[in-house]
Amino acid sequence: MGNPTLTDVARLAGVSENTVSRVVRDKGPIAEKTRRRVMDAIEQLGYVPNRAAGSLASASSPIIAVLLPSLSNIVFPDVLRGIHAGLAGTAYQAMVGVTDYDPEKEQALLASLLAWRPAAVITTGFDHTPESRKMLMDDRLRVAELMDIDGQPIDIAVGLSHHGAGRATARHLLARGYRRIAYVGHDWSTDRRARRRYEGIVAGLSEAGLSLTAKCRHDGPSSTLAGRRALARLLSDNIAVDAVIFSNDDMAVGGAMHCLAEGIRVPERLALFGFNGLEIGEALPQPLSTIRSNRFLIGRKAVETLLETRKRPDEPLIIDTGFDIVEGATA
Amino acid sequence: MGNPTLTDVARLAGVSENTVSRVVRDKGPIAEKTRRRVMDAIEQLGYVPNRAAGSLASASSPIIAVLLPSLSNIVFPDVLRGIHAGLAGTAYQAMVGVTDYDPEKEQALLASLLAWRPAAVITTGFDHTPESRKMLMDDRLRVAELMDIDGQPIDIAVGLSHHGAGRATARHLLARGYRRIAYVGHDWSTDRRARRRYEGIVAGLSEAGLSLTAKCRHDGPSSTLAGRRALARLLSDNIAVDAVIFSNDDMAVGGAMHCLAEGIRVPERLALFGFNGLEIGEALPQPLSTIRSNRFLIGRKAVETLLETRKRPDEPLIIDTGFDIVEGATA
DNA sequence: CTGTTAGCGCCTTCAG
DNA sequence: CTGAAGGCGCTAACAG
Repeated sequence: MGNPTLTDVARLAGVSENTVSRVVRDKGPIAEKTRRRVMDAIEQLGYVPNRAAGSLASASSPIIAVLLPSLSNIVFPDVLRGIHAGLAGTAYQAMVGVTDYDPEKEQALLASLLAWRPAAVITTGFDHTPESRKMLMDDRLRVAELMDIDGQPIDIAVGLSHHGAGRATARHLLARGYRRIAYVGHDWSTDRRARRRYEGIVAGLSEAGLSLTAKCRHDGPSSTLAGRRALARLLSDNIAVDAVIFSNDDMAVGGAMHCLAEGIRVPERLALFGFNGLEIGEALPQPLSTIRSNRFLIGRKAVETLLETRKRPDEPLIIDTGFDIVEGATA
Repeated sequence: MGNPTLTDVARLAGVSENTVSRVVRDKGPIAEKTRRRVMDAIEQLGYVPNRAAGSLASASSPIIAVLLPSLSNIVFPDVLRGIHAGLAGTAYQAMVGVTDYDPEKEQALLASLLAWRPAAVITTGFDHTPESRKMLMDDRLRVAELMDIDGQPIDIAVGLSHHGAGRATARHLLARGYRRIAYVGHDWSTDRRARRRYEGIVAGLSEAGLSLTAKCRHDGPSSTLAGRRALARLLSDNIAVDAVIFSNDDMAVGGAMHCLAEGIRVPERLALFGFNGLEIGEALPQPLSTIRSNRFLIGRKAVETLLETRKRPDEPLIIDTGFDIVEGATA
């Protein structure tokens, strides 16, 4: 009945609780002989330290609160993988909340996760309610804002410039000779980063004295089906277009499917360009031209940086994980 | 300095700590007037209860330990979404560990998650080390084993019969007149459920006096690229095949890509069948014929059942979330 | 190198 | 309906 406690171990090993605690935490000098005795007792009893008690006593828990907007979009599981990779081998544990891209929900989750006194909070973007911001201001808390770096981080930001990625996309297509460029996207009211990329595209075109020839936005989250349908809709308007930039790879793959189904020759009649560098893009009959966002790296880098020190840097830190143009066969 | 505590709230509200505690946990009778006073104090101080202290005092934490084999395979983020959906609105929090399909890693993570004294553990499959099994036997712990129901659960199992799904696939293809059926799969040494489906396929064929015409297994995890390449390899042997069953949709989509790239007419010359019912399958030029595994439901159902009562049922419980054949256009 | 002494913040039990 | 007391299991100072 009841899990064995430090006291039980101490009694069995014939030492003080404190010594056991030291052995468990591998802290302070311990005689090898004592250590063995304690370890044996631990083994024998099957002792597992109670983290709640530990957190309470030390006023800090080995928890990293993670707030992600969604798990449906593969991008965030990728980030989460990176976070877990960074955490592996440490005593820290991620505690994840899903905000559904809703700052109010973020705030509620944040409050509830803060109840665990996490060592750090990892969240997404710079969009927080004033209340959330207040909670994140607490100097004892490390905070990482992921995905985007076009903004003022609270503590550290890890990600890429989405504006830059959009601009790079535009320039890439222009360099390839495309001039009648269209945009097919999804709802940005939630996905601000997609909007930033869009703005980057527009900026890139504008620098060449051009603007988007056409655009079509699906009124909902991105998906392959949405991309397929949205491209169909765009083309049904019979506007001459020679390249389409999609808000992301999901949408772009849908677009590619439309072209396959309709026999539209890619890229001769229509070039396609995505964003994210998902694996599915590589497996298309023609590999998708896209931009690789280093999502796994974003997660891992964030964790590594947060765990480096418990103290915030003097100046907010921006870690640019960059992006690469993936030269596929569709643009 | 230091977060406000129950004591601070109590002092400000002019009541005892206990009363505040009752208000916070919404437990026991409280005079509406007192309640308001306490709530005001809480608001004013921005009090957030310390869960570590709560867990310690009540010897139980509102944590659900979740052990998933992977986050790369979209299947598990889907399950996780279900888990989060089931947890939303409760005070419970999921704490996730990723085992990489390794029972030893599962054991290590389990031990470390148990340190939080979770109310329940959600894990995958029936494959655990004896040590893990011992830890999971603890009667104070609710345990759900997900994905598979072909086995003896410790407490509850939530999922589908993979053997049944494989068998249903075989029967479906047979009913459609396919006789020269091949299998394209990935490494099962880790993915036991893929193997169970394979066995179900073989059983289904065998009931009709048939067996697999050919098979090809990619030596690694499933992926679209792997599926594409494995199908190419299988067909290069020039064995007459009229249908291919893939170990899952990722592989099948890759197969579809190969057919598109090579101009192989589907399903006339070659039928394709997957497993999982991923969205990408629907967006293919021809929607993929597959089996829908209800992953989100598995996660949600598991949580709901676990939270129903803190006590294990007298008999291990099996919850069959079923599967449906998705009649696509590829088989 | 090891032991002693106080809590950490909350919940439980028992009285009122 | 509310309060007082005690302790959950561990860690943080100090001593020695």
